[in-house]
Amino acid sequence: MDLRQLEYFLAVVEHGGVHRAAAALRVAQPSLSQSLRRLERDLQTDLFHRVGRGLVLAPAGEALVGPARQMLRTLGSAYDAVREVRDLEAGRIDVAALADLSADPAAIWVAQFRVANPRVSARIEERGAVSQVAELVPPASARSA
Amino acid sequence: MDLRQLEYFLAVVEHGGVHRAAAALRVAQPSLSQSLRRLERDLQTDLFHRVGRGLVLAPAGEALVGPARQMLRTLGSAYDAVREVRDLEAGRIDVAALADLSADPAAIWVAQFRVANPRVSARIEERGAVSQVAELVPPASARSA
DNA sequence: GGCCGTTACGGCCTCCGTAATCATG
DNA sequence: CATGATTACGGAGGCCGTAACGGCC
Repeated sequence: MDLRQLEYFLAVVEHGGVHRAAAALRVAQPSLSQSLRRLERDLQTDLFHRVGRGLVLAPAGEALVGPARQMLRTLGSAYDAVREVRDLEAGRIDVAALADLSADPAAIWVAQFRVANPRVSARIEERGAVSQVAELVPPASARSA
Repeated sequence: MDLRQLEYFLAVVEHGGVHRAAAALRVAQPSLSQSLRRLERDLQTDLFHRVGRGLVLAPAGEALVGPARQMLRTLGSAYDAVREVRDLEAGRIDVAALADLSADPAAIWVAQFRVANPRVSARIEERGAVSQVAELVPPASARSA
């Protein structure tokens, strides 16, 4: 079973025919017809009764409508959730470095980073020894993500 | 986005690595690796941080776990719902026929049907004229499915 | 060197479109 | 005939496996 097949299946159900559904989806009719066939083959049952030159939902098709709608809704929310964290990606980043590093390379890197990620605030901590730098990062148990 | 990609993604998350997930899914490691890459390309963001020789969830990956689980759950329920109506397919069927038809062919057809579909009860109504047969089928507004 | 993840490549299947066929009103 | 659904067929892309490569312990 494939999400695209479910999308096409629902389009056929809602538009009441392959022809209208294909026009709404901007695809060719044979593509929809083949997709339905594959879906029916996968489910080992007919989803529509072929009556005359039209289609009417078979019992198995009715059983599929609900789950199919829910899956496509969840699909949309999945894209939304990912897009949100991808686009916003806001937060704060702390850069700890030894003093001599912070002078030349680190400051430039941070500057470039801030230009590239304007929604993230950056801060530099200077320390003289490696052990002091290490103390600045909290233990794993206290980190969130 | 593809349901198979989501299944693989969740397997990697839950088993904590491509190697273990591939073993659990009985597929080759490169297939999983490619699947993850394609999913990340589709979503235009990294789902994991590649740290050392392991993978840890990136923010976008965390956002995807919930919807992915829900979609796979719904996928299972969709298969179940379809299988139920396909296998059981219980109900009642009424056969209306003219008297001379009910004698020879119809009775044999019904008998064969009952052998093939033991969960469906069948009944034969005999009538003398076509108009009387037609009266037995309720109007479309009264039919359920 | 061993382990784990990632390309590289070849085969198979799915998906789509165009063209042709069939059935129905 | 006109409409709508279904095959026939060729090309593009996805998925999987085997083989080869790269990077940490």
